[in-house]
Amino acid sequence: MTPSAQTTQPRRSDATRAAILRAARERFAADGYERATIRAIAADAQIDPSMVMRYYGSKEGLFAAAAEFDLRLPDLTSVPPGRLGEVLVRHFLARWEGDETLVALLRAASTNPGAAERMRGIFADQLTAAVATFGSDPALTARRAGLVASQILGLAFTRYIVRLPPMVDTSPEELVAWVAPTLQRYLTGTPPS
Amino acid sequence: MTPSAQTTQPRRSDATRAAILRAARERFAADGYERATIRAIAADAQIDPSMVMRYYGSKEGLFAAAAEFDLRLPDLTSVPPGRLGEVLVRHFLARWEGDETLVALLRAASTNPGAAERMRGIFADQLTAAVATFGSDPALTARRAGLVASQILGLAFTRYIVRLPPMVDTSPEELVAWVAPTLQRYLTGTPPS
DNA sequence: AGTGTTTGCCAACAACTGTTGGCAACGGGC
DNA sequence: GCCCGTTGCCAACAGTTGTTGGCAAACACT
Repeated sequence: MTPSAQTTQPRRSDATRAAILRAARERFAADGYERATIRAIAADAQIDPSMVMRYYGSKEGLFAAAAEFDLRLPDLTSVPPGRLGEVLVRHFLARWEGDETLVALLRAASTNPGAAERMRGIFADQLTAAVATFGSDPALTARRAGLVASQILGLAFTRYIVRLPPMVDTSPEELVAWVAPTLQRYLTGTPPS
Repeated sequence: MTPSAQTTQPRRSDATRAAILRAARERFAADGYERATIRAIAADAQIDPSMVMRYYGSKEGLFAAAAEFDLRLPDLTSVPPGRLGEVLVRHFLARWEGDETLVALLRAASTNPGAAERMRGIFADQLTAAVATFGSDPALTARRAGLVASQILGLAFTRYIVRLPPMVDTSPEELVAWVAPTLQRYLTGTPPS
């Protein structure tokens, strides 16, 4: 949404914009959409609440900007077909241990229709597209992607949102070992009768 | 929480209490904790908002009453060991297609710490207890239960909350067929090295 | 220097939130 | 009949929310 064309020199307010975005992601991730107030976000960013409105228009606009997210899925065609599940779990775990945007999106998606829509878009577009790259029956692609999403999001939900003790205490590598075969079967397994 | 002892005749207000609880579950399930306002719940139940306070003390008290939930897990010792996964998925799907309490709890758990705590309790207590019934290594029981919870809650999250199209469109029976082997492995599979 | 734009803060708004106290109507027990 | 607890509604409170308009300082450019 930055209206910069070509070699527009950076605006002086870009730092403020970035600070707001960073604070917004933190708050949305920690509190969800409705409990994360503009005032609290502005306080974290050490600016006035009205600046948030000027730069992002509304709370929804701020969230839309803060929840911009790319799964950065690797090219699955260059992965040995038998290790697809393993690669995917490992990627997802790494992806959101290091970036709270997806946690923010996950929390907000439970109560905010716009966030749910965004989540649907991310998984329907990016994940389904990645699954589609290694051929197989196109009619099944969406379903396979959906099943993968269910396990991946369930993992995130129990580990980062609800914080179920056994899911929090287990190391990423052990989680990968347990969950990889599941994704592998959802991706390449033969469908039930 | 009903203070009735022995043969206390039913109070005249029991109908109102029940109406409030029913409306509360609906609203919490549809909107989450913070967007479900007491005023809206009272309107649905066709009574005054102040009645909600009188009968349930506070919004938190109302939620605590509305989110009372029993998984009603069947006795797993009488299930053929090879069909544990199948029985579990089928049970869970049936359990919350017919009762919106768990959807309410799921939505609220994303933003409300109390709801998350309640969710942790339900799965840590009821599910772990059920998993523990068929022996095996006690040290692994919690982890197995956690993994099962991750797939079960991921299924519910994608189907009822985010409403991912492929997960909504797939029939319960087909979901059972896909997901049962996953739970089966989490429950009885050999742990990774 | 002088002008116009950008960046920021302050104060306030209207709406909505959970929550409270008082008061009328109704009920059963004596 | 009378009386007391229950059930219900109304009006209002205090606080918080997203959002807005105006005004001062800082800046960029001639």
